[in-house]
Amino acid sequence: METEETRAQRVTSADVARASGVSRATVSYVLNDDPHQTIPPETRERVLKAAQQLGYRPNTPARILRTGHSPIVLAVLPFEQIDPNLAQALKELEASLAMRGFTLIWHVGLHLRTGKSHPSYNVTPGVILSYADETSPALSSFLQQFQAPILSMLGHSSVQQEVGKMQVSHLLQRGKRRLLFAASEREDVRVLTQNRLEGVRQGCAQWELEPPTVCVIPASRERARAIIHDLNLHQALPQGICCYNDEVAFAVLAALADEGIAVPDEIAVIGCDNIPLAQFSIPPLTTIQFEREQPLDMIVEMIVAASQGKAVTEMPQAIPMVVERRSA
Amino acid sequence: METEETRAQRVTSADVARASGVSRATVSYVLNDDPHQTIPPETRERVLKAAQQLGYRPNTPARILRTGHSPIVLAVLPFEQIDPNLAQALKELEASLAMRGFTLIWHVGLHLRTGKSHPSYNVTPGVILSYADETSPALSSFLQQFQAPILSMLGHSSVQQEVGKMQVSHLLQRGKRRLLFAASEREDVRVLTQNRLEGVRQGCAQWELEPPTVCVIPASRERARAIIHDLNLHQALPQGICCYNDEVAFAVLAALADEGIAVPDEIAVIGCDNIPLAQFSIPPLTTIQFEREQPLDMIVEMIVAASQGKAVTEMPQAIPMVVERRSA
DNA sequence: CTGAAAGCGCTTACAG
DNA sequence: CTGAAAGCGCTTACAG
Repeated sequence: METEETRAQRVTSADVARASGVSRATVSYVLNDDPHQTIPPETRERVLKAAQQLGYRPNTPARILRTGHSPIVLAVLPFEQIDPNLAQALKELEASLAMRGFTLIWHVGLHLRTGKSHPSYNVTPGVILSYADETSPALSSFLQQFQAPILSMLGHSSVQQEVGKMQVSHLLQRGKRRLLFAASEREDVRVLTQNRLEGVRQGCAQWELEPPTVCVIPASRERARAIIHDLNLHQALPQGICCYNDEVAFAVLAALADEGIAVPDEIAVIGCDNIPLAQFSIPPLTTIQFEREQPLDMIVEMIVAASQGKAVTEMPQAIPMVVERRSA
Repeated sequence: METEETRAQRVTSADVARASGVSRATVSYVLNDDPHQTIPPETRERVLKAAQQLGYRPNTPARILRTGHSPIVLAVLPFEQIDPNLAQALKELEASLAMRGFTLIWHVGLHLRTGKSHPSYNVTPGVILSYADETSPALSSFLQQFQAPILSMLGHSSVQQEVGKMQVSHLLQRGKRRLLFAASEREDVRVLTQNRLEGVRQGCAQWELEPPTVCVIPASRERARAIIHDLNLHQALPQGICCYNDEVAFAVLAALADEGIAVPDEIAVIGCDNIPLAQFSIPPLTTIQFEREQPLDMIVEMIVAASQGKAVTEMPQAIPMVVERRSA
């Protein structure tokens, strides 16, 4: 006994061909604007109208199977949390890619971090956008299974180091010379964290400050406070804290408030990412924001090129800029 | 002149068949554990090993084309921002679905809200998970094109109304009897906002409080403060503010701080969603959290059932619970 | 300029 | 128990 097949029968290119009195080949030529063919406007019109009326949508799996390449772009985001600004950028990228006939989809799988072998992934991307900050074996094997070009979107470590340097030099401009680096507990941003910390170290060296103290801020208010407390701040008060990102900065701000330490007078705090909530911290958070250096179109062109098998040299970099508010 | 085809040739089921000395049919039977066939263990073993050695992965488009159904589950999230807890829930769902052979992908397209006609979407889902809180024509036509079952994941409006009621009754327990509802500027959560507000109204009626004042909190610190200021709070101070969600609550907390109003003594504030940052507001945010009523497996079962064409009655509801911190 | 035909890689009745 | 064959819906040389 079969399940009743109630779903409407899909309309195929054969239906369109029949309705417009041409062959399936011609339908395909018209709908794909094949440059090798010269279709009389009258025929073209007829096919287009029939397709429209029947609500024809070409079957993607059939198309991918036949052409051997896929218009799907897979963004791989192996993070526990997703920065809202990154999400926004991806939405814009999706819209631009859509105008070129490509479809951007997100992969945010947990298995990328657990290291367990991945189950079969039932999507066939033609290009992969990797936002990973490090290449674990689990991630590599996941990405490689697709046999598609992999574009690394996170940019040079030098950009991340630049963030650290900018934090230091901003703090220094505010007269803060004894610095602390506040890292995140999160495992998924380890390399990013290391790069920003390295930038802070370089900044300190460059301006002849003492190397930064480093501490990890837990994702719990009580424990964050305890860490700040145990630093014995009254003994040798650091004057500025470079936070790995804005989430850590919120935790630091909370811990300092709980300890009764004034921001920015006693300790200045600077974050990174400029999340939408950053303006609502108490005091409002001074942070770093990434600006796109190149227009979105250029990134789209590179993705299209990669999908055509052309070697892509390097993705455009983002430029970090200070957003000054009250915390530093 | 053709682009050089450097990419390695894909290994197909024919390769596996050749390597293990059986037909493609047998390969398929073994790999799919076809219950209608009885394959001798020895043959089975041989096929499995060959597939393994060759690194064979069945071509998904071919499979979808042939079987006529797709193992892809499409989560449609027409929001400007994505609640981190929802993102987390989706990741868990993805992992569970993967164990059943389904692949969850996200669609977060901007076009869903602009109302512009959507470009062709090159993915063929077998089931759609809609997280939309209202059905615009743009969204409906986007969802309908797939001719796949659509599961509405946001639950009854009654659950959202329950949120509002819980906010009121928590505030009342704290002795706050004059209430304000703080809405978001965001267009994408209109219906959700209306439902939570309706709950607040019902709560006020039920406990014989005056109906809540309603105001919209802008996504800018200065303008948020101006709104709060213009309410002339010193004249008829509301005693509690029910916020649409935690983001709004952060803005409200900032505005109150800027106006020098003490939380929770003068005004208590309660949010909704319990985002990860909620514990780090000043003071820590009392809010509402959604707990899953049913185990994840049940949701997975319903999705699997829907993909097989079975009518799905209703998705399990989430249960709202108060998370008490210091702001109320 | 148009159509008949092959074939992408798979699954699945069907025959042996 | 196994294999030859058909066919999902499309695109694209190729012949006319």
